[in-house]
Amino acid sequence: MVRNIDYQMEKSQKIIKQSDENCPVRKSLALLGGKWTLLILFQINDRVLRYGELKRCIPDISEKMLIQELNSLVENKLVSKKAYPEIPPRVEYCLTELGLKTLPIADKLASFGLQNLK
Amino acid sequence: MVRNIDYQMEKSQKIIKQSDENCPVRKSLALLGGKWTLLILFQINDRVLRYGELKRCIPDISEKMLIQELNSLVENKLVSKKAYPEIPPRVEYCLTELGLKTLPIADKLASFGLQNLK
DNA sequence: AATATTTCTAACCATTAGGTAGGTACATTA
DNA sequence: TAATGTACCTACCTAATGGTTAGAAATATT
Repeated sequence: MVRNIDYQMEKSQKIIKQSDENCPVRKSLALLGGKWTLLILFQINDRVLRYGELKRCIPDISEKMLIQELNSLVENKLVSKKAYPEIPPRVEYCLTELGLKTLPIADKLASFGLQNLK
Repeated sequence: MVRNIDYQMEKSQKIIKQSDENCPVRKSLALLGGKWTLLILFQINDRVLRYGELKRCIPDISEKMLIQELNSLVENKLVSKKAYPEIPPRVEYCLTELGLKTLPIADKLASFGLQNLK
């Protein structure tokens, strides 16, 4: 059983290992693979957005999915949330350090879509 | 209604548009967002693999999911399939031009996982 | 008093994704 | 005769995802 091996991916010499449950691609996908996850992270980006603003940024998502995703993103430490004790409520979301590191993935998805999908 | 707008993502000045159904991130996700899709593409990589070899590369996937995914990848022109008229059967899969273009996305997922997920 | 605002929850249902178990075909091998 | 190997396919089931609707909570505005 192969484990704790170096996953190395250089353009010139690529070494591909068996993708068991430790595979970094699988682990990333488990965290980021949802229908809306990367899109939400991409929309927040380097901004600080209120819930309602974010909702307007992604008009097709249902409110339920949006808060559900946000809650799990906060839980997974990709997004941080700041709630002001006001009425009506005001809540701001922004990416954590870890969340910011997912942006290159979304960028690749975006450029792939732009260049190859109509 | 904003449409046909330039989705531009440069590090220095990022312009983020409303993510409606034309959003390139969403379109890419629709094509590549499944649990196994990017992993299969990543495993095939620049190789030519038989069905059984690929299955051994991803030990946790069920046979049903593997052929189901492969069929839809072939349909979506990300993978090409060559079947030899032999008994027992022999079928080879490799990435198309388009499929090869998804590898940078998988690479980003891999490096994110390597660097940030235990 | 009634209404609007904003974020978020709960209940319910429909759809989809994914998994299990079994089977098929046919030549070769034992 | 029977088992083996390869690449599938099918039926069935469960779990995950996602959508709709309703509503709570508290203050400001009308």
